[in-house]
Amino acid sequence: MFSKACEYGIRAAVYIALQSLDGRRVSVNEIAEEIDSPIAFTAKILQQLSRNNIIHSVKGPTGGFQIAREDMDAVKLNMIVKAIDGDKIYVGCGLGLKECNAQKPCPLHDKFVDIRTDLSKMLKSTSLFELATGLEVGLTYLKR
Amino acid sequence: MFSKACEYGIRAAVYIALQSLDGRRVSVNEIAEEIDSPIAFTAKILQQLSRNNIIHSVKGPTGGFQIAREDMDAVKLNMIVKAIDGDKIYVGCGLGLKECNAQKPCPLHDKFVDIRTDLSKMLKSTSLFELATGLEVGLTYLKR
DNA sequence: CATTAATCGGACAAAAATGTCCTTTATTTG
DNA sequence: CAAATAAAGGACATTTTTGTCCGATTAATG
Repeated sequence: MFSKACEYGIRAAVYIALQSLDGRRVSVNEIAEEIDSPIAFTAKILQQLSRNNIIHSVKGPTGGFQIAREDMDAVKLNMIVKAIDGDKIYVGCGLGLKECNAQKPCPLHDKFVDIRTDLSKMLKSTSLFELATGLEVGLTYLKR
Repeated sequence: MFSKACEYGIRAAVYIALQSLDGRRVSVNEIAEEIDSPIAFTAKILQQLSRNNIIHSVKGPTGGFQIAREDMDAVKLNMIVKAIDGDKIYVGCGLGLKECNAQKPCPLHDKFVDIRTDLSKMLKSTSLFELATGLEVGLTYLKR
């Protein structure tokens, strides 16, 4: 469904949000440790998220990554997915046809559109804050 | 969503079914031409489908691939997906966690399960025959 | 102002997915 | 039985994704 990069990206963003709720800024090393991901690869992904203004980065000692409380509400999952995987999840034919649309649909078109609409709605309506608070109260987990 | 191999596999299977409805047995070359896919790669995928008894192959002159009318009803999309991509679409965490389940869910678990259940239902309930007949009456397309 | 701690960014490496080529095997047909 | 045809299968090539390494840049702190 999502690429590895995107999986790490979402997990990292949720972890950063969780720590930001406590006013903590976190380093790549800590993030990779806590979400169980490869450090250098995670760093690349965080750069992407930072360039897309999804998370905020600070260089130098005491630096790291953080997310402002308001941004946790504004940032929805679809923004993270788009920043990392592009829009291939939302666009394009389920069977790989170049020109597949309502006028000239592939055999799976309608059924596929239904599924993808649901997925799209879910990603557009799920905020980082929502995911971070689930973690905070111990309902969900990020590791293993 | 699906791998390229799986996309080609589904398209090929639907095309074989369509031709089998007319009693025609088709070669890899014709299939690849008609579904616009790389020939040799398509041949590999057809081998997989054949080994999994999803399509029937016949060697030698006048040989090729075909699907019996009864099998078009019996073969559902999920069988093709499973034969080619395995069960990674059905199993495993949306965020890539190794142990993610109702007891120890990732932050996206519930929402992800919903989407995947829908996808799974769709694949399990869609037969090759259904897709082939849509093609036959000119409602859908397999190329471009 | 030197040291240190952190991200940034580019080059490289490894693994997986996609795709090609060529030989072997089975089968039909003249 | 020989020739031709088509799938089967193995080895190899290319591309994409995943992952690593290291020097450059930025900023805090003694």
